[in-house]
Amino acid sequence: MKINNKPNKPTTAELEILDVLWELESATVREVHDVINRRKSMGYTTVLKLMQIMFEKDLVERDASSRAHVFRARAPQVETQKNLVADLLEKAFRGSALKLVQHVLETKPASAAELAEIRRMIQEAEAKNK
Amino acid sequence: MKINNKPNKPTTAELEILDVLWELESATVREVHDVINRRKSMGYTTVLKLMQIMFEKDLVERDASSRAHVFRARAPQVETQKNLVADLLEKAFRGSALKLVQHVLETKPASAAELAEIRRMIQEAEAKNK
DNA sequence: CTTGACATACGAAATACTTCGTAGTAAGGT
DNA sequence: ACCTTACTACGAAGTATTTCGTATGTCAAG
Repeated sequence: MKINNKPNKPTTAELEILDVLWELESATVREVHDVINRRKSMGYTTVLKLMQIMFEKDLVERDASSRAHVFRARAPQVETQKNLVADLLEKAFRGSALKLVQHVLETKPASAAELAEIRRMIQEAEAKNK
Repeated sequence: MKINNKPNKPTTAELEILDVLWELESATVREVHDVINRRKSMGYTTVLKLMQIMFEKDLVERDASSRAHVFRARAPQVETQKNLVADLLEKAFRGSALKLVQHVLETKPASAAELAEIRRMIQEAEAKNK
């Protein structure tokens, strides 16, 4: 018996597909292929194969009742993002959240509204710390 | 002629080695191997091979004048971190810095000092925005 | 000068990732 | 019933990553 408690880290290509699934809630291979091909060229069977692999990895679930199977992401976007961030934090920053945030703010200057939101999150965190 | 303007994205294993080089400033294969083996087991020639590959990729430079070559990271840690963050931001957050920061703060609760520091960075960013 | 310790170079296996072609199947229109 | 079209399954090639064994060279101690 195979118990699956893997954190499930999607690859780059898989992440592109997950992005589409998160946005569309659920979608067929063709729908995913169409959306992806607005950004970049990728063969239909490439997308299909990736989604089959993702199904085996339990990254997506599949409703095979209709001829064109309907897929859906298994984990919510937020959870996957959290894992990816934790990964990067560990791998490249040895756990220093400060440095990571610093780089984000430098790399991609946030709008005033975003800065306000971040400020609010900090206040929350500070309140929790007390 | 081969001009090299690649952003140079190190792999996971390469990043571990770079971490050591950034810390030690410069080091031999043996020194890197020793440090890495405090954390995890990895054969000497594995580290050597990785560092040879990194040399070919221009991730590190090498002084071969002594018998044991002395290596040094080619790019500063900060720059590499910036690239990695930009990558993740693009791949997993479609450029939304806000979400990324939010996850960092949730995943790895910062200390009061760190929060204060982040707050300072935000004020800087806000000042720049005005 | 021989030998042991330690260094680099190189090849190659094992795995993971990305891509797509071909084969076969099912369904709808004519 | 037949053909065209759309779909899944599968195999396989090409590249990247990680790992390490073996070959070989160097140097210094005895």
